[in-house]
Amino acid sequence: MAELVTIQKAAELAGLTPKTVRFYEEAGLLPPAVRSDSGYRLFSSSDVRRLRLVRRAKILGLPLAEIKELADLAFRESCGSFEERLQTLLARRLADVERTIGELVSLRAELTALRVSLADGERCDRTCNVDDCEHCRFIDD
Amino acid sequence: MAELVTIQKAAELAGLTPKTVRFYEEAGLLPPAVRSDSGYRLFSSSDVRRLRLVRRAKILGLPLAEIKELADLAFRESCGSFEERLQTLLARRLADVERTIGELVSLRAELTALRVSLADGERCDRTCNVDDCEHCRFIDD
DNA sequence: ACTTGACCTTCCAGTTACTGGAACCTCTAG
DNA sequence: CTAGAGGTTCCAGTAACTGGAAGGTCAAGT
Repeated sequence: MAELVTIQKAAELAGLTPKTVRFYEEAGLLPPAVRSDSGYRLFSSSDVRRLRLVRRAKILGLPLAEIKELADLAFRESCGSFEERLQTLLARRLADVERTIGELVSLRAELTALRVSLADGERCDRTCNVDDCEHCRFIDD
Repeated sequence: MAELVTIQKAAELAGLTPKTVRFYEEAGLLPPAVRSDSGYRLFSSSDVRRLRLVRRAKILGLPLAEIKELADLAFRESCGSFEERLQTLLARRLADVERTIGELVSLRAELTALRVSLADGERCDRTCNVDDCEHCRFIDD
């Protein structure tokens, strides 16, 4: 437990940047770090472990508020309650990802169709400012 | 051209909220609206047309900076230059959407796998605070 | 001892695209 | 004349950082 590292090393070990680690501390995702005499933050292996958990959850796309909750469960309660809550949050996240994929697939189709119709269409040289420009179908639903 | 409407009506016609319309004016997406004697904004059919263009581009996921550029092309330059630029921006957007879909599909697989492995795993009642908790594989890459 | 350069610190501003709210003015109908 | 619906401005907050300024600290080299 004696190994303490400064912020850059801790950030590296967790796959984050020092800036982000400070931000996470400020946001309450980890408890305020121990300080050296000169005011440098010092991180234990447990701190790094917690940072890694945060990063892992972030990659999965969980919002920081939920990550904070999970980290508190993992480091203050039991693994069991942590994993239970994680299941719930991952289920929600999964549903969210599914929905977003669906939306993006629709959008992709729309973008593709629009590109084709633009490529096929004739061009005019007027401004769309006039109300009778037939070519600017883009504006209409 | 005589028909002028106040902000709520204009917003409705364009499928936006008054708040958003004010924000768009402030952001330069449309020129400052004409004002009534009492200071109310008044929108012409051309203004509404421009708002609709903005909304349409927003639905396609273009950033406001690009929408502004497009609106200026459409309402100050020719339809031709507008459509040319639109093609370019839509191509970029499409590539972006493709990439995001790919990322989300990977993420979906990861989330699904993790949920399964969590459901299968044993539970412990210790905190992950201790460095030797074998069950918290979640933290490790 | 001194300097250089790589760290560290705090604080403030900016990002994107709005949204909510406060405080206040105006218009229309009853 | 008053209520309510709509208009105005301005300020703050959102999510999750990132960039930059101004300044303190530390280890190595000269």
